Amino acid sequence: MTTKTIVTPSTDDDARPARDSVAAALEVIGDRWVFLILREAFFGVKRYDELRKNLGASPNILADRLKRLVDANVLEKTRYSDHKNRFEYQLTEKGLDLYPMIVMLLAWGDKWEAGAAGPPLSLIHEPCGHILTPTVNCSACGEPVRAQDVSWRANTE
Amino acid sequence: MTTKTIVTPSTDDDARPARDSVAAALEVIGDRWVFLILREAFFGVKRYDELRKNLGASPNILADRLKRLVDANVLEKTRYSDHKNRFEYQLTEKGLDLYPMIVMLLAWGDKWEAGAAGPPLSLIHEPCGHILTPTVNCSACGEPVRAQDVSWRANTE
DNA sequence: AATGTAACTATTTTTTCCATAGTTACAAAA
DNA sequence: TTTTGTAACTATGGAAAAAATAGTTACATT
Repeated sequence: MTTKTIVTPSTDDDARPARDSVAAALEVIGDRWVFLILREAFFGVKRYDELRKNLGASPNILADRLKRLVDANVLEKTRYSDHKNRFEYQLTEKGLDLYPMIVMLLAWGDKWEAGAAGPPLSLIHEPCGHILTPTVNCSACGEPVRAQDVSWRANTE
Repeated sequence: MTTKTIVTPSTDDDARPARDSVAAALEVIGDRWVFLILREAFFGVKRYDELRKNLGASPNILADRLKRLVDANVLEKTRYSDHKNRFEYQLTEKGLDLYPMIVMLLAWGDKWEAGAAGPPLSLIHEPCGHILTPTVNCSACGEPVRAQDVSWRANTE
């Protein structure tokens, strides 16, 4: 069984699958509006109208993306009043599990795209009270993950 | 100074900036092709032709996205031969720093979108030798980050 | 001289986006 | 009880972007 290190060039096309889990994930959330809807969801924004106000998305686009996310089981549509057409979109377990990804995206933006004024908002990790600087670690050894430390293996059946 | 917990509803519109670092990051990488190009880059694929073959993107689209990424300083375009038109696109430090985000996206796809056959490929963390299961941790206390443990604060000047 | 390769550009067709207007179902105010 | 308001959309037409295809450039190889 061979492995290939990431970031170094692979000279032969060694069985890497054309469609991996990055592609699979992007089929669900690979859209700017979807990312922004998820960001809003993590900030507690759940309703169509509030999303419209905060995102400035066109009503048809927002409706389409919400429907996709509900179909993909990332959001759940529930009624919040006895009113007929009053719905909330809540993160499912699958949706909540996107939080680490969004947090890393935000951290990258803070580091590389914030202007002279610094990041427009800070996250605070309540259990320890510090400003959150998130890192990605290997759950087996606890060490931070760097691209050059990772190799890959195709899972063929 | 007030803080607001994430995921719980925010009843008042308490000064959260409309454009945060998630939006800023998405202005650079908020496109499906860009994500896929970055994935390829992390697997060592650097050349236009190989990207074309692996991604199946139209030539104009691929050229456009590569240009954007070079302009944004995520990729660097360098000549790899004395040939006039032979270029490679290499990840800059800014680009390499996107690896944690991509890894979390892949992990999410593995967990929620892999079929019965399981993930099409596994990543291996070379320093410890285990299959990589990445987690996002607070760098201050080392604990895994969960959405419900994080609050936020707007940075106004 | 002809064919091949890498990295594109140009053009046309198709798709998607987006702004605007309109709809539904109710609630509250005039 | 007509009007105004609110929430959550749907429908429509023009604009922008994407995708497919063909063509270009600069060289190297057969």
